[in-house]
Amino acid sequence: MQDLQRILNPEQYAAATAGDGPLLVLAAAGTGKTQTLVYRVAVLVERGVPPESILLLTFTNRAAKEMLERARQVAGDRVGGVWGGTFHHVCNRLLRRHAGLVGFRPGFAIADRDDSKKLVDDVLKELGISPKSDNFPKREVLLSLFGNAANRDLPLETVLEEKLRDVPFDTSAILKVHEAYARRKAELGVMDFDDLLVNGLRLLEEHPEILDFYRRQFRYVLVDEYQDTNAIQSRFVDLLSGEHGNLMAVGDDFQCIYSWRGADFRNIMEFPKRHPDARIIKLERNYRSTPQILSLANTCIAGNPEQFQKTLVATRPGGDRPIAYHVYNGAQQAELVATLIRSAVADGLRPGDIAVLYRAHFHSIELQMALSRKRVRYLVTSGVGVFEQAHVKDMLSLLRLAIDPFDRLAFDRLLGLLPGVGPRSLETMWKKLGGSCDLSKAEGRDALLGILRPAAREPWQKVSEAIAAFHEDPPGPESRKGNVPVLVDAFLDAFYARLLRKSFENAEEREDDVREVASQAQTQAPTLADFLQNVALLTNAEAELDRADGRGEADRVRLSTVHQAKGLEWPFVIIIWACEGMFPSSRSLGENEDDSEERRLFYVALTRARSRLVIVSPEMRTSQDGYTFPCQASRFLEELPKTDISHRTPGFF
DNA sequence: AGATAAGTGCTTTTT
DNA sequence: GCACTTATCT
Repeated sequence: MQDLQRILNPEQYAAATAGDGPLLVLAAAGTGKTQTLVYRVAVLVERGVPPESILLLTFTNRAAKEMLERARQVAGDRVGGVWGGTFHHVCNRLLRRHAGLVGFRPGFAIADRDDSKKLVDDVLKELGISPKSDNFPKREVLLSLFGNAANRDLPLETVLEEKLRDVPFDTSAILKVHEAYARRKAELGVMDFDDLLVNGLRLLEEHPEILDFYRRQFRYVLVDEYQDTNAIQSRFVDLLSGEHGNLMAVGDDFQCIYSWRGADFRNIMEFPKRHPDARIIKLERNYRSTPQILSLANTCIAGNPEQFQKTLVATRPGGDRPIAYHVYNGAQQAELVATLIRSAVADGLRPGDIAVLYRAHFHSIELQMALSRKRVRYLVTSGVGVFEQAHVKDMLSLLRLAIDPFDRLAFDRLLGLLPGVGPRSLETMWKKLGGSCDLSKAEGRDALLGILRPAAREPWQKVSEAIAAFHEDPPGPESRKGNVPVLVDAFLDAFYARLLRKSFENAEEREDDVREVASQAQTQAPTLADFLQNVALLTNAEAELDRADGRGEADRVRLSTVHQAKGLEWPFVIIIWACEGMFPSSRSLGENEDDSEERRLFYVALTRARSRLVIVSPEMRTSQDGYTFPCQASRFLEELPKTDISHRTPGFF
């Protein structure tokens, strides 16, 4: 700790050792933001601040874990007591403690996207609305409107006026659906992702004693990636730190890329207004990238309106000039990327030092097939994650229902797997059971068996016995009850393995997934309930990385959307599909001219690279129905000065 | 409830 | 051109 002044530069040092009061750290890309936060935590702990009175809010749970691990290496084991995680995670923790105050039981379930869709479907049916027949928004659109209102803390009416100004939708019907959806969630006692934030904030706003308690507990609130906070998140931290004012916000308005989720970079722009006594520290010295890469990044972002002016100042010596490759089509692009990876590895780079970044998940499908064919090992962190796949969710519903009699979503999913059981019988069964299904007790299990259809009895009998055994298991060495892998084996045995085989051609793989998650559930969290909650709040990237852990993450090239690459860096970065319509995405631009968020996203992509940067831009793309048509190079690529990037056509085709 | 036939719409980004 | 949803029948 004595070397702090040598380890940190003057600005980082000032931020890490700042006194009390609000602090805004404007940390441009690669300027040691994480390092600064790590040392800030360490300094606070060293100064004798009790660890449990420090709250570190980050964008992924993994980021919090890594920062706290590094802080622990500096300041010792006491750091373990620091609260860290995403807003969703922290709100979840608070809500489990005080669920009753917002009208929930502590065991409330979390509805993921699929669950939410299903609930909206139910509601639409109930209200007799069919989105198809009359022009009514589809459930995805409805959910995104609801989410928008929740995250920006606006009445739904306002959002509808703004988003549907010239679309003739029946807004009063949309409002009805919204109400019914909320009512349905309340009936089932589930919260969706937005509810975690909304109710977390309600807890503080509507219960002065709770607010007071946590203000006393969290004397220091640190927020990473502050530019991507939304209205309720910023209110949450302002409220929590309102008394003592020890709020440290770290972020970079250039990197705000989640506006579509309600993030508002005005939160960071107006921080000084909301906290007039705030100290502002700018970190501009970039330790990550070569001057060539930084020069591109600076040019890319310079024209964007409304931003804190910052320029990345290079500290590293010069490197290679970044290269733009103009290729014919996606197939050539995939060939090129595979070749570049091969030669980089031949030059001594590890595959894990290389990342391929793209705007949207589907941009990577063609590349994935090419890499598999060429036996290049890769790790994809975008798209449908392990825990979102049907078979894993089926198995998780078994675990959920085994420990929570009130989890209706799990009940429907699990029992619905049995032969001859559909929505109708689920409804009548649930009613007959009186609104709960306690499988930890013999009466509960028998009651269910009694009302099942004959065809479903035998498989359920076996599962039921396994659940009984699960609950009768004496506490194991880690003082956890029940043996999850044994339970899951019995479930597979009873009927599920057969069902998988009937429905999927890759049934064996899926079965392996199911067993693997079972063993994770057994070992990973302190209790099974904790595990199930964590899983619900885990990002795809985190889930995939956890899976890859110990299986040679370093041996695999990373394939990721730019969004998921946020906060990360690699020695060699390849950006693919740098074409108009793809990056920037035509969907995001819509009719409006404003491409500033897409440009910020491109800026994020550029600044992930440490030493080597390649941007690939195909001239042709293939449409849905198999036609090929020309596409122009991305405006973001064209805007870069020709002196700073060399344009090439690969010669080996 | 589940199988089959006809009908649809068409990949942004994610906690 | 295909995947996914919805309607219809057994």
